[in-house]
Amino acid sequence: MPTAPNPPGPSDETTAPQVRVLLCDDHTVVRAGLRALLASTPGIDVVGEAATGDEALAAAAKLRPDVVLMDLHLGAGMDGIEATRRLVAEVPGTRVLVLTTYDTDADITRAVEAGATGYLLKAERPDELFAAIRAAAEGRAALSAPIADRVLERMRSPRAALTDRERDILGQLAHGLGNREIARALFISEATVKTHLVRIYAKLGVDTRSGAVAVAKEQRLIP
Amino acid sequence: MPTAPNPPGPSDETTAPQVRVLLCDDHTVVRAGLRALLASTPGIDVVGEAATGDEALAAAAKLRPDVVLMDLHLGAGMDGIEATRRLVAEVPGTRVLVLTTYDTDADITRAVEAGATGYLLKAERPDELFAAIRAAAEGRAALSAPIADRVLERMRSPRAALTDRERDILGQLAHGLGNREIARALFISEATVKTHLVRIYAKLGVDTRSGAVAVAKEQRLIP
DNA sequence: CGCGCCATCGACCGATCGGTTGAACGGGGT
DNA sequence: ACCCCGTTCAACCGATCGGTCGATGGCGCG
Repeated sequence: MPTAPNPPGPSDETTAPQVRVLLCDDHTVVRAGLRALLASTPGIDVVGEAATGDEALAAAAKLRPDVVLMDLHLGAGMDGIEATRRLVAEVPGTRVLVLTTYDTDADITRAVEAGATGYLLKAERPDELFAAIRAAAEGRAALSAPIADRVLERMRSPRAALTDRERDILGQLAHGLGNREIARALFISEATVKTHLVRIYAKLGVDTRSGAVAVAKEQRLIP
Repeated sequence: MPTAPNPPGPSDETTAPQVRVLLCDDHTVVRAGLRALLASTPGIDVVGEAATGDEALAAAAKLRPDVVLMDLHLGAGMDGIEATRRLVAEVPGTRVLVLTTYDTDADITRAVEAGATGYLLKAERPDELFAAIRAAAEGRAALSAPIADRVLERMRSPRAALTDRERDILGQLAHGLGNREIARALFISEATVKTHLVRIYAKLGVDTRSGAVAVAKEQRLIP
């Protein structure tokens, strides 16, 4: 770390140099707004902008920011999830902080699975954002309160982790097939189908096939 | 077979060169049966077989058949609908003729939406199949009688014209509720719920609640 | 005023589902 | 080598669903 002539923060962490941030959002006005907001924030430096996933990858590779502020919806082309996945894979040392307007379970879990360090909503208070950026720069998880609630809820019922076979069953289920038909389609016995279904119910937090289909469609577990 | 290359015949079958057909069915015996059946049919040439959607895509890209005979249920992996969708998208000039044992409204409409040129049942008479293959090769629609009936029926009742109440029921259904719970939630009797469900099934072309949820989610009939 | 459509309810039946317990096998990881 | 996990299967039971009769009342429409 070179000598950092940063303004003396009233807080104790004078150690923090400058957090270098890359903005990624397809809306120009949003990027401009964030840039203005962060410009007046000591300790945070916006070093670049990107409007698409590809631009974000290129810019991150070149600029090596500490944190990428990533919107999930980037219009056409690569979405924020995919961009996040590739960023964490291809640009080590850079943390991705998802900043979006959507808070669906599906988006949150997919972002986390993609390797996002944090996730917060654009509706959050600015100082929440500042804190999250600093946290992300240090590799600490940064989830805003409503997001944290959902994540914890999700943790309580360890859903998601469907096995390949369970996904097969779910796929047939979404076609409205009965247990016997699913069994025949997958060349297994009806008993096995029922066994899988019970596990699927547990993982998805439901207790009926209709509920399973609904959750599966919602979380894009099924095409 | 005479390799007569006479292009413009007035109206005889001498005009038809040879219709090149690719079979796609996960059951080996079915493929063998079709191959044998079609081998003895003048004007039709089976140029390849595929047991899965992936195989069908690869084979079609290589062989460039005029018609792909596609079963809808291909066991695990990509189903016939998805395979059809990708075939019409990725292998231009090749027509997909769905040949299956199922005749549910959902399957038919999904197949047609996926771009199938025709749809007929395995229970059909062989000459129906021959005619359908030749029709498909020329790009003409080929629907066997029972299928045509259903399609017309569907056309008569234009959209999935669900009533408000039926949409209510569907919404509760998508939460995985049972009939009794739906009844309580909407302040009606269980019997009424069942009545609505029967109508919903008819309109959506399914016969199970899971199927109804799947179709409803697909067509965005419910949030 | 009929006529059709929608919504409501009741009763019945067989088929299917949801849930449980118990068991077996093979592959991966420590 | 051991154990966990995924996958497979069997048998059983009560609850629920799917399908089918039938019936009533309200509502708009020509």
